[in-house]
Amino acid sequence: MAATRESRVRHTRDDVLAMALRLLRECGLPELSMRALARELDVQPSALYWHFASKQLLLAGVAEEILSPMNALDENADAAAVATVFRDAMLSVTDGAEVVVSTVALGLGADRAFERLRDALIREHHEFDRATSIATTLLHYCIGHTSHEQQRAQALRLGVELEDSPIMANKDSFLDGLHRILHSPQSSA
Amino acid sequence: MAATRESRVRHTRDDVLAMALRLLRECGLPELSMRALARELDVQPSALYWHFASKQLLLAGVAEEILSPMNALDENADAAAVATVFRDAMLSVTDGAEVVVSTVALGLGADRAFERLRDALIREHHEFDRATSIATTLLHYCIGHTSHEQQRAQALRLGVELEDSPIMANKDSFLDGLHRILHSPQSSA
DNA sequence: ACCTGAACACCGTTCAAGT
DNA sequence: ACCTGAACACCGTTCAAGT
Repeated sequence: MAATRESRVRHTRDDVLAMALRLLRECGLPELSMRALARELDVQPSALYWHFASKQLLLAGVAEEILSPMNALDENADAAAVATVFRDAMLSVTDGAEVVVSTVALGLGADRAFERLRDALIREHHEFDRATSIATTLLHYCIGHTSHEQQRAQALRLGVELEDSPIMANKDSFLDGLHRILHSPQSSA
Repeated sequence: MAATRESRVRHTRDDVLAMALRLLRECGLPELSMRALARELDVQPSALYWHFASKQLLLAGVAEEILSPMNALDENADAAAVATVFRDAMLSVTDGAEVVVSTVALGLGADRAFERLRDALIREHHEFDRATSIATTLLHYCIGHTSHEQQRAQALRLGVELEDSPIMANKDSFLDGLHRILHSPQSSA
């Protein structure tokens, strides 16, 4: 009866990544299982392991996709703009911050963001060591703030009843902390 | 043949929490499954649902345990000391930061840390709004930095080969960012 | 008040084998 | 180069029933 429909398509690494990102956007990280991803690609789960050695490495690929706006960044953007693009990129995908967090430690996701941040600071006439220090602080701040903000927003969307907390995490509080760090005085040592 | 060994013990909520913390310390978050926890307590997995409505709420309980040093804090501790205790508490347990991160958004874990931080800042003669703003920034920074640091340390311990990244996360870089935020000038708006 | 036993609907990963 | 099929060793959660 011959291959029905589009059944005999073969996929590239990028196809897999694109579908993973789609699943993430539409359903969130808990639904992004290797098995669900395989189902969506009309393939056996084991097929994914030809493209990625593990789920962790697949997620690292997804994190890079999420942070791809960091590549298309204006050369002259200032540090505040870079940080804002970083935050926006993570917020643009369901559980984006969590995916990025799970890969920073591997040195796979956030390095470009860090470099963009540091370069912007150097352009703003900070010396190298100071730019490095501020960029490091900024990066950790952005990740902490944004993951909090996104988790809270999504818990609300899922109807989880939250204790109301005095800790704010929205655009205003983000900018507030951002400027606080940017306007800190020289070195601390 | 009568109940063998100590088989007929019944557990309290605190017993379960204590064992969860032990499992976390010894094995890490991936090994802390409801089923493994039940096995360790010599109980059916379903028994845990008498004590906690879900794994998420169990982890919230674990997060509170992890952050309990925030309760025993010297009344006169300054903000830098409070932040350091916060970091140390998370670092003292395998995957501690990740557990805390997963519960901040629920308003269940980090609130006390925030209040301690804000109170310390008020004691240091900042007005309320400024203390709130700095404490919020600090909290997100501490969480971002510490989760990065811990993830990296543990990946190394597991022998995962890491790309070497320019982003530092150790005690020195923590203190550096900490002081940067603490010494930031007035409000930014 | 605390737990059992059985079931439901899932996971990530490996590996020989196929085309 | 890309995938199948089957298997292994797991998950969280529910629920009627027991003591």
